[in-house]
Amino acid sequence: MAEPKHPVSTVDRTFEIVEVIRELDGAGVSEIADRVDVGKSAVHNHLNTLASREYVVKEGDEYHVGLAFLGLGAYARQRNDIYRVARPEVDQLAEETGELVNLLVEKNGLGVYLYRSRGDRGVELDTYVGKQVHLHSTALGKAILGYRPESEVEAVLDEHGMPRQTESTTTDPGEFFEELETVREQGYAVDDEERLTGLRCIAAPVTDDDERSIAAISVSCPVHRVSDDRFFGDLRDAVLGSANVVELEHNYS
Amino acid sequence: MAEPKHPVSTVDRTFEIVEVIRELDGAGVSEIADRVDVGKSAVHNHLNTLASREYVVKEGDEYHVGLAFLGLGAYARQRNDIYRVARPEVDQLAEETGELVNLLVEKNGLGVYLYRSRGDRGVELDTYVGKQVHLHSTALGKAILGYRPESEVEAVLDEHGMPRQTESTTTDPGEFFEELETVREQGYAVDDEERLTGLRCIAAPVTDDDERSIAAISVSCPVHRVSDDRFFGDLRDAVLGSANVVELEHNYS
DNA sequence: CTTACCTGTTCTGCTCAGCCGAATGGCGTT
DNA sequence: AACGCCATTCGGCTGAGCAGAACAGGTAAG
Repeated sequence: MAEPKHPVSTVDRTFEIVEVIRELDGAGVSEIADRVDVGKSAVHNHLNTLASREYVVKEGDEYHVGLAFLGLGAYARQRNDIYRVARPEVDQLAEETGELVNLLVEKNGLGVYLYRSRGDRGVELDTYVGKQVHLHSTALGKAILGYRPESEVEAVLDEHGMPRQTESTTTDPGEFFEELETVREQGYAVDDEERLTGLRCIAAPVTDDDERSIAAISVSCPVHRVSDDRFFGDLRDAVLGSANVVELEHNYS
Repeated sequence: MAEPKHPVSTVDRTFEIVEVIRELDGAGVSEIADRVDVGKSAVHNHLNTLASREYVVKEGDEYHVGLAFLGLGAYARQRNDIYRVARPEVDQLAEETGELVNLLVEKNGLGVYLYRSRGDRGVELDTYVGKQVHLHSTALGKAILGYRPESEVEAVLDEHGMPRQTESTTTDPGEFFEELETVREQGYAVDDEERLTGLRCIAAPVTDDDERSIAAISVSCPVHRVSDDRFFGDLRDAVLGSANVVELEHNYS
């Protein structure tokens, strides 16, 4: 659903306001009014309406995103089958490897992080649960697209493009399709500093009965700390194992 | 913020729609229109506007709460200091005790669950992260109110009342203040089937430098499975210990 | 202390956004 | 084939939400 036939502009404005607050990490009425390009009074009315339901909270004279969204967000995630079965597995994988483990699903051609679990040495990243990312520049995304029909991959690339993130990002569709071929052959996907310099990830898809991907699980670690031996050895096996467990539990229960 | 001076009714309607979808666990246009008391076309316009931003998703001909809320919700929680320091401690407590462990904060006179962790024997409950509850009928709420000035407790009771939840719920303010006195003496609060029949909880407050509560941690378990010995022994000590750790980490780091 | 300049908030009147109701179209069921 | 039950579209009317200006409170500078 890209463009509704009869959009309710007030709804758009409301969420623009909330999203601006998040981007600015808290903001006042005037600041928001500038960004959203509506008058202060309108912004004020919106904020107070939102505040009455705790969707935003006023702290001093800054407005912040409220915890009411937490209820809806947690509910939306909980409804997700994959999340329910994958979560314990992701936790265990993080504990075993000590690294950062991620669970990603695809929504409208973009990846959405559903869950993350950090082992005791796991890196801190710019990603967070709920964040949307392009699929072409992460191991997770490649694992997902590798197990989708070619036509669908093309549609995704058409819609969202292949923006360059680092020097190593693949930005050529032809090359990308070759990579996906490799992913299918190997059963896993790798991202070597393609989204973030200094970070490499290895990801495995979770597929349904028809070999269509429904999610992906990855381990992320700093390049300087992990040898190829461990990366393509223990880590690879662990990720593949976990994805397989999730797959089985999801499809046969 | 109870009643804004100039409410934006479209905003209210939008969130009413989303909340109805959650209550019904997915719903169609007509179904929602009945509940919210607006025409089908209006509901339709709202839904499609929301869907264009992934705040709702259309599955077949049912609309569901979308994962876009997850980003905002997770962000709102992450901003919360208490959450950041308490989370690992809550996880550990759940693992040690095997029971359900909860983290609650107060927002506008109501309790909001910030986090929950279920041990291997932990009960399933009607609570979920983000849910709001009255403070007078839970161990968590009593732990929080016990470490707030009397005037504030009165304000909370005035605003939200003391609705009865079970036979054991305290509904008399005088009696309630005596209970809070006991909480302060003991340093922990107990809920013996006051919110839910068959469930008992024990909670400890997390306070700031001025002995003012900022959150509470509890362990919940079925009455039939836990002896008084364990409840007022190991469980009590574990909860108090965890709350204390969180308190120290929060105040001195 | 005064002045100036930020904020957030209130108020009023105008305009167009959003609503209702009716019509349309798509599916399944009888 | 004809009905019933949906979601969706459309047009025309009405009041909701907007801009802009005025007000209030707080802070910094003169």
